[in-house]
Amino acid sequence: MTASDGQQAAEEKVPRPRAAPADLRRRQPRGEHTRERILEAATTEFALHGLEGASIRAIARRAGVSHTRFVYYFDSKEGLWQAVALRTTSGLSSRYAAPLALRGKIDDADLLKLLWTEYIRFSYENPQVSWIMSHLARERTLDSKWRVDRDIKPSHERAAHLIRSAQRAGRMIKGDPHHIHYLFLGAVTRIFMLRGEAEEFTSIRIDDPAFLKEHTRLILSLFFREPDEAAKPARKARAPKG
Amino acid sequence: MTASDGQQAAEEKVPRPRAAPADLRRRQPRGEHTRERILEAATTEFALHGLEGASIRAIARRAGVSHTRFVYYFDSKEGLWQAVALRTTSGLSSRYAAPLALRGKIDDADLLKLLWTEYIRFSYENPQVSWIMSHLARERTLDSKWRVDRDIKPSHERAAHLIRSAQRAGRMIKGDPHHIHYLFLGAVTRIFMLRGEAEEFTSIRIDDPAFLKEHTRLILSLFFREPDEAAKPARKARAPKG
DNA sequence: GTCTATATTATGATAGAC
DNA sequence: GTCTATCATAATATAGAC
Repeated sequence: MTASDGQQAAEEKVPRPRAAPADLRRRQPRGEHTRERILEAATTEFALHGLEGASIRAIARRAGVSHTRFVYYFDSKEGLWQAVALRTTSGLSSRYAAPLALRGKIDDADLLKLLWTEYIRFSYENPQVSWIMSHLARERTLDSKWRVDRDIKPSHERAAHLIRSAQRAGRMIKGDPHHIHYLFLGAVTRIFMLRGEAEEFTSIRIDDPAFLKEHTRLILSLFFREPDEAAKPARKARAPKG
Repeated sequence: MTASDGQQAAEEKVPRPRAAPADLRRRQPRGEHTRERILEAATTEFALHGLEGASIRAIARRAGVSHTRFVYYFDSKEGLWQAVALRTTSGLSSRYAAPLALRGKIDDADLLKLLWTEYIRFSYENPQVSWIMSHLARERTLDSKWRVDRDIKPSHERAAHLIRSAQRAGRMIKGDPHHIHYLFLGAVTRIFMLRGEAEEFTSIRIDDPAFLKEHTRLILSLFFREPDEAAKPARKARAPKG
Protein backbone atom coordinates (compact mmCIF):
# COMPACT_ATOMS: atom_id res chain seq x y z
CA MET A 1 0.00 0.00 0.00
CA THR A 2 1.39 3.34 -0.86
CA ALA A 3 0.76 6.18 1.46
CA SER A 4 -0.84 7.99 -1.43
CA ASP A 5 -4.09 6.13 -1.43
CA GLY A 6 -6.98 6.31 0.89
CA GLN A 7 -8.25 2.80 1.39
CA GLN A 8 -8.31 1.89 5.00
CA ALA A 9 -11.96 1.32 5.73
CA ALA A 10 -11.88 -2.46 6.00
CA GLU A 11 -8.78 -2.75 8.10
CA GLU A 12 -7.72 -6.14 9.33
CA LYS A 13 -8.38 -7.69 12.67
CA VAL A 14 -5.30 -9.81 12.79
CA PRO A 15 -5.01 -11.79 16.00
CA ARG A 16 -2.91 -9.58 18.21
CA PRO A 17 -0.52 -11.95 19.92
CA ARG A 18 -0.19 -10.18 23.22
CA ALA A 19 -2.93 -7.63 23.07
CA ALA A 20 -2.53 -4.88 25.58
CA PRO A 21 -5.59 -3.96 27.63
CA ALA A 22 -7.82 -1.55 25.78
CA ASP A 23 -7.31 1.34 28.17
CA LEU A 24 -3.58 0.91 28.00
CA ARG A 25 -3.67 0.88 24.24
CA ARG A 26 -5.58 4.09 24.22
CA ARG A 27 -2.86 5.76 26.18
CA GLN A 28 -0.18 4.60 23.75
CA PRO A 29 -1.14 5.35 20.21
CA ARG A 30 2.49 5.23 19.20
CA GLY A 31 2.21 1.46 19.11
CA GLU A 32 -0.43 1.49 16.45
CA HIS A 33 1.72 3.84 14.47
CA THR A 34 4.68 1.48 14.68
CA ARG A 35 2.51 -1.47 13.82
CA GLU A 36 1.29 0.37 10.76
CA ARG A 37 4.83 1.28 9.77
CA ILE A 38 5.91 -2.33 10.01
CA LEU A 39 2.92 -3.43 7.98
CA GLU A 40 3.72 -0.84 5.37
CA ALA A 41 7.36 -1.84 5.12
CA ALA A 42 6.49 -5.51 5.11
CA THR A 43 4.11 -5.01 2.21
CA THR A 44 6.87 -3.44 0.18
CA GLU A 45 9.46 -6.06 1.05
CA PHE A 46 7.13 -9.00 0.56
CA ALA A 47 6.03 -7.58 -2.77
CA LEU A 48 9.65 -7.22 -3.85
CA HIS A 49 10.96 -10.55 -2.63
CA GLY A 50 8.09 -12.81 -1.72
CA LEU A 51 7.58 -14.53 1.59
CA GLU A 52 10.80 -16.49 1.57
CA GLY A 53 12.94 -13.88 -0.09
CA ALA A 54 12.06 -11.04 2.25
CA SER A 55 13.85 -10.85 5.57
CA ILE A 56 12.39 -9.44 8.73
CA ARG A 57 15.57 -7.51 9.23
CA ALA A 58 15.13 -5.75 5.94
CA ILE A 59 11.54 -5.02 6.83
CA ALA A 60 12.57 -3.63 10.20
CA ARG A 61 15.27 -1.52 8.60
CA ARG A 62 12.74 -0.09 6.17
CA ALA A 63 10.30 0.59 8.98
CA GLY A 64 13.04 2.12 11.09
CA VAL A 65 12.59 -0.16 14.07
CA SER A 66 14.51 -2.90 15.75
CA HIS A 67 14.36 -6.18 13.91
CA THR A 68 12.86 -7.87 16.94
CA ARG A 69 10.03 -5.42 17.28
CA PHE A 70 7.65 -7.18 14.98
CA VAL A 71 7.23 -10.08 17.40
CA TYR A 72 5.25 -7.83 19.66
CA TYR A 73 2.65 -7.19 17.00
CA PHE A 74 2.82 -10.33 14.92
CA ASP A 75 3.66 -13.75 16.13
CA SER A 76 6.22 -14.52 13.50
CA LYS A 77 7.23 -13.82 9.96
CA GLU A 78 4.36 -16.03 8.90
CA GLY A 79 1.98 -13.98 11.04
CA LEU A 80 3.28 -10.81 9.48
CA TRP A 81 2.80 -12.26 6.03
CA GLN A 82 -0.77 -13.17 6.82
CA ALA A 83 -1.46 -9.70 8.14
CA VAL A 84 -0.04 -8.17 4.98
CA ALA A 85 -2.04 -10.51 2.79
CA LEU A 86 -5.19 -9.78 4.70
CA ARG A 87 -4.70 -6.05 4.60
CA THR A 88 -4.11 -6.25 0.88
CA THR A 89 -7.14 -8.35 0.01
CA SER A 90 -9.44 -6.47 2.33
CA GLY A 91 -8.23 -3.20 0.86
CA LEU A 92 -9.46 -4.44 -2.47
CA SER A 93 -12.68 -5.81 -1.03
CA SER A 94 -13.56 -2.47 0.45
CA ARG A 95 -13.28 -0.94 -2.99
CA TYR A 96 -15.84 -3.36 -4.27
CA ALA A 97 -18.45 -2.44 -1.67
CA ALA A 98 -19.93 0.52 -3.52
CA PRO A 99 -20.40 -1.19 -6.89
CA LEU A 100 -21.72 -4.33 -5.23
CA ALA A 101 -24.39 -2.30 -3.51
CA LEU A 102 -25.86 -1.74 -6.95
CA ARG A 103 -26.24 -5.45 -7.56
CA GLY A 104 -29.63 -6.18 -9.00
CA LYS A 105 -30.26 -2.53 -9.74
CA ILE A 106 -28.06 -2.42 -12.81
CA ASP A 107 -27.14 -4.86 -15.55
CA ASP A 108 -24.66 -7.54 -14.61
CA ALA A 109 -22.46 -6.41 -17.47
CA ASP A 110 -22.46 -2.86 -16.15
CA LEU A 111 -21.74 -4.10 -12.66
CA LEU A 112 -18.81 -6.08 -13.97
CA LYS A 113 -17.51 -3.00 -15.71
CA LEU A 114 -17.64 -1.07 -12.46
CA LEU A 115 -15.91 -3.82 -10.52
CA TRP A 116 -13.19 -4.16 -13.11
CA THR A 117 -12.70 -0.43 -13.20
CA GLU A 118 -12.22 -0.49 -9.44
CA TYR A 119 -9.77 -3.35 -9.73
CA ILE A 120 -7.71 -1.48 -12.29
CA ARG A 121 -7.68 1.64 -10.17
CA PHE A 122 -6.71 -0.30 -7.08
CA SER A 123 -3.85 -1.99 -8.90
CA TYR A 124 -2.75 1.38 -10.16
CA GLU A 125 -2.76 3.03 -6.77
CA ASN A 126 -1.22 0.08 -4.95
CA PRO A 127 1.64 -1.10 -7.11
CA GLN A 128 2.70 -3.81 -4.67
CA VAL A 129 -0.66 -5.48 -4.65
CA SER A 130 -0.19 -7.41 -7.85
CA TRP A 131 3.01 -8.92 -6.57
CA ILE A 132 1.54 -9.73 -3.17
CA MET A 133 -1.36 -11.47 -4.84
CA SER A 134 0.99 -13.42 -7.07
CA HIS A 135 3.22 -14.54 -4.23
CA LEU A 136 0.09 -15.39 -2.32
CA ALA A 137 -1.14 -17.68 -5.04
CA ARG A 138 2.03 -19.73 -4.73
CA GLU A 139 3.13 -19.44 -1.15
CA ARG A 140 -0.28 -20.04 0.33
CA THR A 141 0.68 -23.67 0.84
CA LEU A 142 1.73 -23.28 4.45
CA ASP A 143 0.12 -24.09 7.75
CA SER A 144 -3.38 -23.20 6.98
CA LYS A 145 -5.58 -22.23 4.11
CA TRP A 146 -7.02 -19.32 6.05
CA ARG A 147 -9.05 -16.37 5.10
CA VAL A 148 -7.54 -15.59 1.75
CA ASP A 149 -9.10 -18.63 0.23
CA ARG A 150 -12.38 -17.54 1.63
CA ASP A 151 -11.83 -14.19 0.01
CA ILE A 152 -10.26 -14.99 -3.32
CA LYS A 153 -12.20 -17.99 -4.43
CA PRO A 154 -15.61 -16.33 -4.03
CA SER A 155 -14.35 -13.31 -5.93
CA HIS A 156 -13.39 -15.59 -8.80
CA GLU A 157 -16.81 -17.18 -8.70
CA ARG A 158 -18.55 -13.85 -8.66
CA ALA A 159 -16.50 -12.61 -11.60
CA ALA A 160 -17.24 -15.77 -13.56
CA HIS A 161 -20.94 -15.40 -12.89
CA LEU A 162 -20.99 -11.80 -14.06
CA ILE A 163 -18.93 -12.64 -17.12
CA ARG A 164 -21.43 -15.32 -18.03
CA SER A 165 -24.24 -12.82 -17.69
CA ALA A 166 -22.44 -10.32 -19.86
CA GLN A 167 -21.86 -13.02 -22.45
CA ARG A 168 -25.52 -13.89 -22.52
CA ALA A 169 -26.27 -10.22 -23.09
CA GLY A 170 -23.88 -10.31 -26.04
CA ARG A 171 -21.61 -7.74 -24.46
CA MET A 172 -18.58 -9.89 -23.66
CA ILE A 173 -16.27 -12.04 -25.72
CA LYS A 174 -16.97 -15.74 -25.79
CA GLY A 175 -14.97 -18.28 -23.86
CA ASP A 176 -14.78 -19.93 -20.48
CA PRO A 177 -15.59 -17.26 -17.87
CA HIS A 178 -12.85 -18.28 -15.47
CA HIS A 179 -10.37 -18.35 -18.28
CA ILE A 180 -11.41 -14.87 -19.36
CA HIS A 181 -11.05 -13.64 -15.82
CA TYR A 182 -7.43 -14.73 -15.70
CA LEU A 183 -6.76 -13.02 -19.00
CA PHE A 184 -8.21 -9.88 -17.49
CA LEU A 185 -6.13 -10.10 -14.32
CA GLY A 186 -2.95 -10.60 -16.29
CA ALA A 187 -3.62 -7.85 -18.77
CA VAL A 188 -4.31 -5.41 -15.96
CA THR A 189 -1.43 -6.19 -13.68
CA ARG A 190 1.54 -7.08 -15.85
CA ILE A 191 2.52 -3.54 -16.67
CA PHE A 192 2.31 -2.57 -13.01
CA MET A 193 4.38 -5.53 -11.94
CA LEU A 194 7.02 -4.77 -14.53
CA ARG A 195 6.74 -1.07 -14.14
CA GLY A 196 10.46 -0.50 -13.92
CA GLU A 197 11.16 -2.36 -17.10
CA ALA A 198 8.24 -0.78 -18.91
CA GLU A 199 9.34 2.75 -18.10
CA GLU A 200 12.94 1.96 -18.95
CA PHE A 201 12.20 0.35 -22.28
CA THR A 202 9.28 2.46 -23.48
CA SER A 203 7.96 5.96 -23.26
CA ILE A 204 5.07 4.84 -21.08
CA ARG A 205 4.84 6.90 -17.91
CA ILE A 206 2.58 5.20 -15.45
CA ASP A 207 2.55 8.14 -13.08
CA ASP A 208 0.86 10.20 -15.72
CA PRO A 209 -2.79 10.29 -14.67
CA ALA A 210 -3.77 9.89 -18.29
CA PHE A 211 -2.26 6.42 -18.15
CA LEU A 212 -4.87 5.05 -15.79
CA LYS A 213 -7.65 6.31 -17.99
CA GLU A 214 -6.14 4.84 -21.12
CA HIS A 215 -5.29 1.57 -19.39
CA THR A 216 -8.89 1.23 -18.25
CA ARG A 217 -10.22 2.03 -21.69
CA LEU A 218 -7.91 -0.46 -23.36
CA ILE A 219 -8.63 -3.27 -20.95
CA LEU A 220 -12.38 -2.86 -21.09
CA SER A 221 -12.31 -2.62 -24.86
CA LEU A 222 -10.46 -5.92 -24.99
CA PHE A 223 -13.16 -7.88 -23.26
CA PHE A 224 -16.38 -5.98 -23.72
CA ARG A 225 -17.88 -5.96 -27.17
CA GLU A 226 -20.63 -3.47 -26.97
CA PRO A 227 -23.22 -3.98 -29.74
CA ASP A 228 -23.50 -0.25 -30.41
CA GLU A 229 -19.77 -0.06 -30.99
CA ALA A 230 -19.78 -2.53 -33.84
CA ALA A 231 -22.67 -0.88 -35.64
CA LYS A 232 -22.75 2.69 -34.48
CA PRO A 233 -24.90 4.43 -37.06
CA ALA A 234 -26.88 6.83 -34.93
CA ARG A 235 -26.02 5.95 -31.35
CA LYS A 236 -29.21 4.00 -30.91
CA ALA A 237 -29.57 0.56 -32.31
CA ARG A 238 -28.13 -1.59 -29.59
CA ALA A 239 -30.03 -3.95 -31.75
CA PRO A 240 -28.43 -7.15 -32.96
CA LYS A 241 -30.46 -8.90 -30.35
CA GLY A 242 -32.28 -10.97 -32.93
CA MET B 1 12.43 -25.94 -18.77
CA THR B 2 10.52 -29.10 -18.49
CA ALA B 3 12.02 -32.22 -19.87
CA SER B 4 8.99 -32.52 -22.07
CA ASP B 5 9.92 -29.86 -24.57
CA GLY B 6 12.45 -29.90 -27.26
CA GLN B 7 14.02 -26.49 -27.42
CA GLN B 8 17.74 -26.66 -27.05
CA ALA B 9 19.02 -25.31 -30.32
CA ALA B 10 20.28 -21.96 -29.12
CA GLU B 11 22.01 -23.13 -25.99
CA GLU B 12 23.93 -20.67 -23.89
CA LYS B 13 27.60 -19.99 -23.84
CA VAL B 14 27.81 -19.01 -20.24
CA PRO B 15 31.34 -18.18 -19.15
CA ARG B 16 32.58 -21.45 -17.72
CA PRO B 17 34.54 -20.49 -14.61
CA ARG B 18 37.15 -23.17 -14.71
CA ALA B 19 36.68 -24.66 -18.09
CA ALA B 20 38.30 -28.01 -18.50
CA PRO B 21 40.49 -28.48 -21.57
CA ALA B 22 38.46 -29.44 -24.58
CA ASP B 23 39.92 -32.90 -24.93
CA LEU B 24 39.34 -33.61 -21.28
CA ARG B 25 35.76 -32.50 -21.58
CA ARG B 26 35.22 -34.83 -24.48
CA ARG B 27 36.25 -37.76 -22.36
CA GLN B 28 33.88 -36.80 -19.59
CA PRO B 29 30.43 -36.14 -20.89
CA ARG B 30 28.96 -36.85 -17.48
CA GLY B 31 29.92 -33.34 -16.50
CA GLU B 32 27.72 -31.78 -19.12
CA HIS B 33 24.94 -33.98 -17.92
CA THR B 34 25.38 -32.78 -14.35
CA ARG B 35 25.59 -29.21 -15.48
CA GLU B 36 22.33 -29.63 -17.36
CA ARG B 37 20.69 -31.24 -14.36
CA ILE B 38 21.72 -28.35 -12.14
CA LEU B 39 20.45 -25.87 -14.70
CA GLU B 40 17.17 -27.72 -14.89
CA ALA B 41 16.74 -27.84 -11.13
CA ALA B 42 17.78 -24.22 -10.77
CA THR B 43 15.19 -23.12 -13.29
CA THR B 44 12.49 -24.82 -11.29
CA GLU B 45 13.66 -23.49 -7.94
CA PHE B 46 14.20 -19.95 -9.18
CA ALA B 47 10.79 -19.98 -10.76
CA LEU B 48 9.25 -21.18 -7.54
CA HIS B 49 11.06 -18.89 -5.14
CA GLY B 50 12.79 -16.18 -7.09
CA LEU B 51 16.47 -15.36 -7.00
CA GLU B 52 16.65 -14.58 -3.31
CA GLY B 53 14.13 -17.12 -2.13
CA ALA B 54 15.73 -20.09 -3.84
CA SER B 55 18.66 -21.74 -2.10
CA ILE B 56 21.47 -23.52 -3.83
CA ARG B 57 21.03 -26.35 -1.38
CA ALA B 58 17.48 -26.89 -2.53
CA ILE B 59 18.66 -26.72 -6.12
CA ALA B 60 21.40 -29.25 -5.44
CA ARG B 61 18.98 -31.52 -3.65
CA ARG B 62 16.61 -31.38 -6.59
CA ALA B 63 19.44 -32.06 -9.01
CA GLY B 64 20.72 -34.87 -6.82
CA VAL B 65 24.23 -33.50 -6.39
CA SER B 66 26.26 -32.05 -3.58
CA HIS B 67 25.39 -28.47 -2.81
CA THR B 68 28.93 -27.41 -3.50
CA ARG B 69 28.97 -28.88 -6.94
CA PHE B 70 27.53 -25.89 -8.72
CA VAL B 71 30.64 -23.85 -8.06
CA TYR B 72 32.47 -25.93 -10.58
CA TYR B 73 30.10 -24.93 -13.35
CA PHE B 74 28.90 -21.55 -12.23
CA ASP B 75 30.80 -19.02 -10.25
CA SER B 76 28.15 -18.36 -7.71
CA LYS B 77 24.45 -18.26 -7.16
CA GLU B 78 24.40 -15.09 -9.20
CA GLY B 79 26.24 -16.87 -12.01
CA LEU B 80 23.77 -19.70 -11.88
CA TRP B 81 20.90 -17.26 -12.04
CA GLN B 82 22.38 -15.61 -15.09
CA ALA B 83 22.84 -18.96 -16.78
CA VAL B 84 19.23 -19.86 -16.08
CA ALA B 85 18.01 -16.50 -17.35
CA LEU B 86 20.09 -16.80 -20.46
CA ARG B 87 18.94 -20.32 -21.18
CA THR B 88 15.36 -19.23 -20.74
CA THR B 89 15.51 -16.21 -22.99
CA SER B 90 17.51 -17.95 -25.67
CA GLY B 91 15.08 -20.84 -25.57
CA LEU B 92 12.40 -18.38 -26.51
CA SER B 93 14.55 -16.66 -29.09
CA SER B 94 15.17 -19.92 -30.88
CA ARG B 95 11.43 -20.39 -31.21
CA TYR B 96 11.19 -17.08 -32.97
CA ALA B 97 13.73 -17.98 -35.62
CA ALA B 98 11.35 -19.76 -37.99
CA PRO B 99 8.67 -17.07 -38.07
CA LEU B 100 11.25 -14.32 -38.32
CA ALA B 101 12.69 -15.97 -41.42
CA LEU B 102 9.42 -15.09 -43.13
CA ARG B 103 9.88 -11.41 -42.41
CA GLY B 104 9.12 -9.41 -45.52
CA LYS B 105 7.50 -12.37 -47.21
CA ILE B 106 4.28 -12.16 -45.26
CA ASP B 107 2.21 -9.37 -43.78
CA ASP B 108 3.51 -7.85 -40.57
CA ALA B 109 0.21 -8.65 -38.93
CA ASP B 110 0.51 -12.29 -39.91
CA LEU B 111 4.09 -12.37 -38.72
CA LEU B 112 3.02 -10.95 -35.39
CA LYS B 113 0.36 -13.62 -35.12
CA LEU B 114 2.95 -16.30 -35.70
CA LEU B 115 5.33 -14.82 -33.15
CA TRP B 116 2.62 -14.46 -30.55
CA THR B 117 1.47 -17.99 -31.19
CA GLU B 118 5.01 -19.18 -30.57
CA TYR B 119 5.21 -17.15 -27.40
CA ILE B 120 2.00 -18.65 -26.10
CA ARG B 121 3.16 -22.16 -26.92
CA PHE B 122 6.52 -21.56 -25.31
CA SER B 123 4.90 -20.27 -22.13
CA TYR B 124 2.64 -23.28 -22.14
CA GLU B 125 5.40 -25.81 -22.57
CA ASN B 126 7.77 -24.10 -20.15
CA PRO B 127 5.65 -23.21 -17.17
CA GLN B 128 8.55 -21.73 -15.23
CA VAL B 129 9.42 -19.25 -17.92
CA SER B 130 6.83 -16.68 -16.99
CA TRP B 131 8.10 -16.52 -13.45
CA ILE B 132 11.71 -16.41 -14.50
CA MET B 133 10.99 -13.54 -16.84
CA SER B 134 9.11 -11.70 -14.13
CA HIS B 135 11.84 -12.10 -11.58
CA LEU B 136 14.29 -11.08 -14.24
CA ALA B 137 12.50 -7.86 -14.93
CA ARG B 138 12.96 -6.79 -11.32
CA GLU B 139 16.03 -8.53 -10.07
CA ARG B 140 18.10 -7.53 -13.04
CA THR B 141 19.41 -4.62 -11.01
CA LEU B 142 22.52 -6.43 -9.87
CA ASP B 143 26.12 -6.30 -10.97
CA SER B 144 25.61 -5.86 -14.61
CA LYS B 145 22.96 -5.21 -17.18
CA TRP B 146 24.21 -8.04 -19.35
CA ARG B 147 22.73 -9.87 -22.23
CA VAL B 148 19.13 -10.00 -21.17
CA ASP B 149 18.73 -6.32 -21.81
CA ARG B 150 20.19 -6.83 -25.24
CA ASP B 151 17.64 -9.57 -25.79
CA ILE B 152 14.49 -8.25 -24.20
CA LYS B 153 14.51 -4.64 -25.22
CA PRO B 154 14.86 -5.36 -28.93
CA SER B 155 12.07 -7.89 -28.71
CA HIS B 156 9.84 -5.22 -27.24
CA GLU B 157 10.80 -2.86 -30.03
CA ARG B 158 10.13 -5.46 -32.68
CA ALA B 159 6.73 -6.26 -31.20
CA ALA B 160 5.82 -2.60 -31.05
CA HIS B 161 6.81 -2.15 -34.66
CA LEU B 162 4.71 -5.07 -35.82
CA ILE B 163 1.77 -3.97 -33.71
CA ARG B 164 1.93 -0.57 -35.35
CA SER B 165 1.92 -2.20 -38.77
CA ALA B 166 -1.06 -4.35 -37.86
CA GLN B 167 -2.87 -1.28 -36.62
CA ARG B 168 -2.25 0.53 -39.88
CA ALA B 169 -3.71 -2.45 -41.68
CA GLY B 170 -6.77 -2.15 -39.48
CA ARG B 171 -6.25 -5.60 -38.02
CA MET B 172 -5.27 -4.68 -34.46
CA ILE B 173 -6.95 -2.74 -31.68
CA LYS B 174 -5.94 0.87 -31.28
CA GLY B 175 -3.63 2.11 -28.57
CA ASP B 176 0.02 2.57 -27.75
CA PRO B 177 1.90 -0.42 -29.20
CA HIS B 178 4.14 -0.92 -26.19
CA HIS B 179 1.17 -0.70 -23.91
CA ILE B 180 -0.68 -3.30 -25.97
CA HIS B 181 2.33 -5.56 -25.85
CA TYR B 182 2.30 -5.56 -22.05
CA LEU B 183 -1.40 -6.36 -22.04
CA PHE B 184 -0.63 -9.29 -24.30
CA LEU B 185 2.20 -10.57 -22.12
CA GLY B 186 0.09 -10.39 -19.01
CA ALA B 187 -2.95 -12.00 -20.56
CA VAL B 188 -0.84 -14.89 -21.82
CA THR B 189 1.20 -15.61 -18.74
CA ARG B 190 -0.96 -14.96 -15.71
CA ILE B 191 -2.84 -18.22 -15.86
CA PHE B 192 0.42 -20.13 -16.19
CA MET B 193 1.96 -18.29 -13.28
CA LEU B 194 -1.05 -18.93 -11.11
CA ARG B 195 -1.64 -22.36 -12.45
CA GLY B 196 -2.00 -23.97 -9.05
CA GLU B 197 -4.64 -21.53 -7.97
CA ALA B 198 -6.43 -21.66 -11.29
CA GLU B 199 -6.73 -25.42 -11.25
CA GLU B 200 -7.77 -25.44 -7.62
CA PHE B 201 -10.43 -22.80 -7.96
CA THR B 202 -11.78 -23.58 -11.42
CA SER B 203 -12.38 -26.49 -13.72
CA ILE B 204 -9.63 -25.32 -16.06
CA ARG B 205 -7.13 -28.09 -16.77
CA ILE B 206 -4.06 -26.64 -18.34
CA ASP B 207 -2.59 -30.03 -19.13
CA ASP B 208 -5.47 -30.67 -21.46
CA PRO B 209 -4.03 -30.07 -24.94
CA ALA B 210 -7.27 -28.36 -25.89
CA PHE B 211 -6.38 -25.64 -23.41
CA LEU B 212 -3.44 -24.39 -25.44
CA LYS B 213 -5.55 -24.13 -28.55
CA GLU B 214 -8.32 -22.26 -26.77
CA HIS B 215 -5.88 -20.01 -24.94
CA THR B 216 -4.27 -19.07 -28.24
CA ARG B 217 -7.61 -18.44 -29.88
CA LEU B 218 -8.81 -16.29 -26.99
CA ILE B 219 -5.67 -14.21 -26.77
CA LEU B 220 -5.46 -13.54 -30.49
CA SER B 221 -9.14 -12.67 -30.63
CA LEU B 222 -8.59 -10.11 -27.90
CA PHE B 223 -6.08 -8.11 -29.84
CA PHE B 224 -6.65 -8.83 -33.49
CA ARG B 225 -9.77 -7.43 -35.07
CA GLU B 226 -9.89 -9.02 -38.45
CA PRO B 227 -11.98 -6.98 -40.91
CA ASP B 228 -13.63 -10.07 -42.33
CA GLU B 229 -14.86 -11.01 -38.89
CA ALA B 230 -16.75 -7.81 -38.33
CA ALA B 231 -18.45 -7.91 -41.68
CA LYS B 232 -19.02 -11.57 -42.20
CA PRO B 233 -22.56 -11.66 -43.57
CA ALA B 234 -22.54 -14.98 -45.38
CA ARG B 235 -21.26 -16.79 -42.35
CA LYS B 236 -24.53 -17.34 -40.55
CA ALA B 237 -24.73 -14.13 -38.54
CA ARG B 238 -23.08 -15.57 -35.45
CA ALA B 239 -25.66 -13.85 -33.37
CA PRO B 240 -25.30 -13.28 -29.65
CA LYS B 241 -27.18 -16.49 -28.93
CA GLY B 242 -29.82 -15.10 -26.63
C1' DG C 1 34.48 -34.23 -11.49
C1' DT C 2 32.73 -35.20 -7.16
C1' DC C 3 32.75 -35.43 -2.49
C1' DT C 4 33.39 -34.08 2.88
C1' DA C 5 34.63 -30.79 6.05
C1' DT C 6 34.62 -26.02 7.38
C1' DA C 7 34.69 -20.82 7.47
C1' DT C 8 31.66 -16.96 7.56
C1' DT C 9 27.74 -14.48 7.45
C1' DA C 10 22.65 -13.86 7.64
C1' DT C 11 18.40 -15.43 9.28
C1' DG C 12 14.14 -16.16 12.41
C1' DA C 13 13.25 -16.14 17.06
C1' DT C 14 13.90 -15.58 22.36
C1' DA C 15 15.25 -13.42 26.92
C1' DG C 16 15.45 -9.79 29.55
C1' DA C 17 16.78 -4.74 30.74
C1' DC C 18 14.54 -0.34 30.73
C1' DG D 1 6.56 -0.52 23.82
C1' DT D 2 11.16 -0.53 22.60
C1' DC D 3 15.61 -1.78 22.83
C1' DT D 4 20.28 -4.76 23.25
C1' DA D 5 22.27 -9.03 23.61
C1' DT D 6 22.08 -13.82 22.37
C1' DC D 7 20.91 -18.51 20.31
C1' DA D 8 20.28 -22.02 16.96
C1' DT D 9 19.97 -22.75 12.40
C1' DA D 10 20.52 -22.18 7.52
C1' DA D 11 22.70 -19.76 4.00
C1' DT D 12 26.75 -18.88 0.44
C1' DA D 13 31.15 -20.01 -0.38
C1' DT D 14 35.96 -22.11 0.11
C1' DA D 15 39.67 -25.72 0.89
C1' DG D 16 41.24 -29.83 0.07
C1' DA D 17 40.91 -35.12 -0.18
C1' DC D 18 40.09 -38.61 -3.66
